[in-house]
Amino acid sequence: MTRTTIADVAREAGVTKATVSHALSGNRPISDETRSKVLAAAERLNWVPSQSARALATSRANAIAVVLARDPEVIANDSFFPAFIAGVESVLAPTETALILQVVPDRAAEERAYRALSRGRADGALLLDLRTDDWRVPLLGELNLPTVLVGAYDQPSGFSCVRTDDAAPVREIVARLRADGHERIAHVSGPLDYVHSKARADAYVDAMGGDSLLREGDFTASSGRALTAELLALPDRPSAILYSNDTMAIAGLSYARSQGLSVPRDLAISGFDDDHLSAHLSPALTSVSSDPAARGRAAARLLREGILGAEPRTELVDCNVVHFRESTESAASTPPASTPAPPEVSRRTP
Amino acid sequence: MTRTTIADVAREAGVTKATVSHALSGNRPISDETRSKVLAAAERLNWVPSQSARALATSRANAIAVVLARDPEVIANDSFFPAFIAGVESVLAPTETALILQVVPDRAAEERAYRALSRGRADGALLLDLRTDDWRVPLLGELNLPTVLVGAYDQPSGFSCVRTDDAAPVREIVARLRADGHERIAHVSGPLDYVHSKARADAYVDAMGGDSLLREGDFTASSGRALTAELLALPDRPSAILYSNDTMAIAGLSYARSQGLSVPRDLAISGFDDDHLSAHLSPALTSVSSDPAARGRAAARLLREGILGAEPRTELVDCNVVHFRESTESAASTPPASTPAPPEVSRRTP
DNA sequence: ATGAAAGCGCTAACAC
DNA sequence: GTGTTAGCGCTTTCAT
Repeated sequence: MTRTTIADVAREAGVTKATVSHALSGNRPISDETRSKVLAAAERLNWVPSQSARALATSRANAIAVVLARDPEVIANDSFFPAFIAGVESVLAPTETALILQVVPDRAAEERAYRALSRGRADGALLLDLRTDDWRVPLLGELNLPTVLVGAYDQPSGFSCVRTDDAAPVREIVARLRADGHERIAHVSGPLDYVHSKARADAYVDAMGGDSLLREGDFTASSGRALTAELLALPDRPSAILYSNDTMAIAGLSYARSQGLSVPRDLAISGFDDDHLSAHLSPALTSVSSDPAARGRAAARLLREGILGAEPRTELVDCNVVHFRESTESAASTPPASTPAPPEVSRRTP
Repeated sequence: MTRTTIADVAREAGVTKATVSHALSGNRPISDETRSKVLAAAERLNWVPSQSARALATSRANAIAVVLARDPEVIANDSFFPAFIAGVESVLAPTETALILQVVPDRAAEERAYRALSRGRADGALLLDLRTDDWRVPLLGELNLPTVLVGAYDQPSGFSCVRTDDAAPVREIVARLRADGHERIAHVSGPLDYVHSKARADAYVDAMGGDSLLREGDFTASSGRALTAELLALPDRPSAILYSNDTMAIAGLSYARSQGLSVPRDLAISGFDDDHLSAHLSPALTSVSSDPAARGRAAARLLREGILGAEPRTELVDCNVVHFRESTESAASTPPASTPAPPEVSRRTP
């Protein structure tokens, strides 16, 4: 059984291949009668055009790519990514465009991946986890692959960009903590070469005006724990810590409790990303939600435009919302009776 | 600037296209000298073979596909999926195989997607979220697309299958609750046409021996909440509820608390999937971890085999581990002093 | 061990 | 409005 091709459909419909092709693409006027004959024949033979043949003929892959150079552990625990992908898909789906996902172990593999993608596998790429002076930006420029940068990339790039304002929520949290009487406020950031980590850290330093206490983490639970330990061991230890994601915040929370500290009474804690479970922790975690799906939709739209030849443009998706919850509640801000400090299940060795 | 092709490389190396092709694929003996000349030329011109041309010539896409017919909300809150994908990628990456991800809104779109995939876009597919008598199984058979079923599919399929034993952890949890004195134990399942939901529900009913109290949810927080409300309103309400995922369990937990119940004192709760934050909730949630990455790796391996023409086979990945945590602790099993019931932030209207 | 040439299944000029 | 034909960039017989 040899698979059915456009030639079979043409024969079945009594027309030529060109007519079949145009009947489907609408790329040239076709009489209604011919079109329906063709459609009927295609239906009868259960024919679907071959993507690879079409891709070769048009140099269009009808696919876009996301290459991830992350550690599997980080991917598994990340609440941003799945929602972002869902957003991307929601605009891709109606256009029959596929999403190619590639996870690579190192930079050499990542570069190979982009080169291969640009040679017939994908029509464009979405760049996540941007770093300052990201080497991928010039590479993709050279490869001439339409690209959308997801994140606040500030160097010139010639690409479209989906940004969010990460500074505002940081300022808002710091201001609230200050108002609640916190003076010593620390920040556990993500890797500072990531533009979003950097933006948050800069906003924090700025808001603290010289009196900042910054530690650079890597978004993993273990770094959250280690850096919290470091901060709490300080002679003049902070009474509040802002973490750059929820995973680190929760690790920090666990550590603080293991030391017999009560959150938020002895230590106020806030996260970032608002994992769907964070509101259910106890104490519920103050965090910043940022609608990753909306960013995915914007990125996919911009990429489609770019592939179609539109000028690059930057879109600001403003979706950051701070959710103040129990983990930053102060005695001052709430009547103590209504929110008693959670009992400490002390894990200190007796 | 027209992109460089195999012909350019051949010219540069002073050989023919065929030689270039074979120098890279190793499909026929080549003198070491010629090969290195070719490789050098390719390197010099920064040439990477076109995937679409290669796909057309070999009818090999070098890609596999996962089609998801889920609601975006469910995708975003699912802890299984990202880890599973990371596992898949870890075996795909070294083979330069791409993963195509497609999210579709309805059955018609899903069927079209599979037809299109089988026509040159992908060499195989991974089937998730299996249902009993899943219509996709015969479709993929007819399309002749190598496929791996991820889940305990029991009908004949002719495909490879990655299974896990979901009954065992359910039995283990029920037994433990029984031993702790619970008599009225309910189960909030996922949709019962999913094979994994069904397997868990069957195991539950079986373990309860006639005295079961089953409600069918849909894995969303809202269904978890609604069904918990229903169960707690029963005259003879359960003292323990097993949920088929963590999201529903946590929604149930919140609801119970909102009603002034204490978990686990008044109601024991267990989840499934062991979200990475579940251990950090308060009370920490009893749940079942199942190493989705291991299943992803197994599925990808099996699919590669199948594409290469191997006979279908079933692999049992046994990775389910029950983590008993505070949410199912009974007074009997722990001295009350060491794990005081969490204080109720009562949300009842006064 | 290498070269020449015929496709893979489509699309897009170019005719008419 | 429809047919003819020449590619798209590879791989793979078939020769040599």
